Amino acid sequence: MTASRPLHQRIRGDIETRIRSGEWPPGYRVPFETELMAEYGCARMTVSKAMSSLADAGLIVRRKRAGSFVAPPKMHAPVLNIPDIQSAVLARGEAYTFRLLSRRIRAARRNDADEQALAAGGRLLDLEGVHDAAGRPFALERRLVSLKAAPDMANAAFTERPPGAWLLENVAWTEAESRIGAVNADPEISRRLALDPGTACLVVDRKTWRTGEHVTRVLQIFPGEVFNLVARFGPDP
Amino acid sequence: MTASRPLHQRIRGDIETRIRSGEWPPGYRVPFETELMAEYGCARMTVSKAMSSLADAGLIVRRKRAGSFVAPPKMHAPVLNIPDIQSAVLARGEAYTFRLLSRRIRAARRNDADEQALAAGGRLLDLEGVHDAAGRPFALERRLVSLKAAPDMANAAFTERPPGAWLLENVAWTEAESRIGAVNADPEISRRLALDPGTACLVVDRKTWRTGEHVTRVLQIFPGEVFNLVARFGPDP
DNA sequence: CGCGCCAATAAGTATAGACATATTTTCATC
DNA sequence: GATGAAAATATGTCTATACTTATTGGCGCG
Repeated sequence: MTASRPLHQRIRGDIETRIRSGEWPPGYRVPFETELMAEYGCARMTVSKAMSSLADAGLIVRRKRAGSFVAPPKMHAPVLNIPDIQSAVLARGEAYTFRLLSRRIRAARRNDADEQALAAGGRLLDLEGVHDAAGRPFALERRLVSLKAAPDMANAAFTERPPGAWLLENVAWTEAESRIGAVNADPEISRRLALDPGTACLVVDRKTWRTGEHVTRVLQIFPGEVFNLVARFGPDP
Repeated sequence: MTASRPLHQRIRGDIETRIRSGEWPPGYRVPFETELMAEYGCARMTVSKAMSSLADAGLIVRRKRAGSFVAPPKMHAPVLNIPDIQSAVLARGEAYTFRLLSRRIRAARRNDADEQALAAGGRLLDLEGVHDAAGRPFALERRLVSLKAAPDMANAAFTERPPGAWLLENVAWTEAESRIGAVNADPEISRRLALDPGTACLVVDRKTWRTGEHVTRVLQIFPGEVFNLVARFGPDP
């Protein structure tokens, strides 16, 4: 009735526990593979699998000839899941709609290096819209899309899915950069989100690339006290 | 002169490229291990290593008897690295100091369920301080520590390292939850950070546990337009 | 037709051995 | 003593094989 997990997982877990508990502090040399083989009475490949997994997770550092060592502690590096807004709203059990406010096709501004890089010589699709949750404005979205990277988007209607979901389905990203900050609501933001002017808003500024080609840049603005980004990091069980 | 990477990495890379490019869309059945063995002329273990790695990364889903399938697209799930403030400041090449403003040992407030849970019957260390970068206030920190989980902290001086770094070295965490939002600077925040009242500030609210025991809760408040959290996600090379 | 059992299949775990590669230690030579 | 070549060693990669486990698809039975 042991219902035992695979051995390599058990080895990994045993070591991880000792690291997390502080029993093996950073810099401590964890036992050699040969020692662990003897301790658990198994083959080296099994031990190796456990150790590789720990190394992948950043818990240990492995050095040939020297051994494996508990990695220096890294301050919180939680995985922050920035979900798409539609899913987030639906997950709260609220009705979701996206209202397109404006849609223009234009050239990149000549004095804006970011826009020049995004357009890559082509034109830009300039979108603005509001995500509503339960009939009330929840997020303002300003998006620029490179028509060179996503030509089909010029004709897309965003009635079924918002631009973010459309891109996700049609142009898979390979690289993304998100920047999270806070701003005071300017007149337009406060009007669109029905907030008092000056209210603190959370801003997610995200650029995505596909194999080196810049695809889109989006600014999403949320009422800061109503919406929070949440990241959780811990053992999976 | 091939200087070739390990075969399992090459296999992994080949598959990943086809997934990211959209050639193999979500739901597509990736070739069986036996097929890949034949294609690359290698052993199953080698293919298996590549596939496990892809599964770990969430790019494919593996099902016994059925095969391995490209995972449904996940909206941006960038890894957001929330570094400790000291490192972040030093990385910018600026001088760093931490000024402790107040330090009290007190009981948990009776009407505050969060504080009750944190204290776990013991007492709380209540800290407030400011992180300075280049001699100017950079972040306001309000921290509660469970003295049951970290009794030694009652006597620690935070001249060498700020409380976060102290905890990191002395009480390794196993679980953390971060919540990121925006608030308008109240009078105390604006005074401590030398900002106009009402300025939008980025707030990181983090709780950490150690094997189920709640250790600390910290509120870090940054000038929202000056400091941004940045997350980058893409191929490693 | 539906139900449950069974066989086929693909992934999951593990072994024992071989050779490659990086790094440290040792030691001979200058 | 400094220097660099060689040996020792721990991890890294890979193979060939064997058995286990979960799932699925088919077959026979009521």
